[in-house]
Amino acid sequence: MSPFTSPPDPQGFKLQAWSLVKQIPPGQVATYGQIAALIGPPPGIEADAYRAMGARWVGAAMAGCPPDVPWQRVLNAQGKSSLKPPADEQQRALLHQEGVPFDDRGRLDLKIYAWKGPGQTRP
DNA sequence: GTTGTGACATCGC
DNA sequence: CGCGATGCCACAA
Repeated sequence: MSPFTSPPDPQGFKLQAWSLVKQIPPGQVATYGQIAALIGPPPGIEADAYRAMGARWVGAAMAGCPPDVPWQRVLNAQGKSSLKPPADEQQRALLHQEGVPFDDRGRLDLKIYAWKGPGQTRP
């Protein structure tokens, strides 16, 4: 499918993405695909197509996120920063500051630090 | 009006 | 297990 499409409601999608990212606790991380999956495919979008596009939509949302959104806790499926250097160093520094260590390859173990999803921060 | 370029995930070598 | 190719649209200069 087309990777650079836009969601039916780009604004609403961004708001949902930000809302979820804000719920990621310190010391944990989520992937773009994870956030997209939590939001769920919009009506008329097939699941497999959404899997490919949704992640980029989340990325676009992070590109224009407000300052209160912990964008650094969102990584790609490889457990690495998807930003171009030297911006990725900033992301790694912020995460390391939260107690999330990266290995020598600039990668972390998603199995350990992966966010379990919303619910634990819910009253 | 044209051109360049994107906060990704997945499959095949 | 790492790297390259695939997808082919929207939007700012």
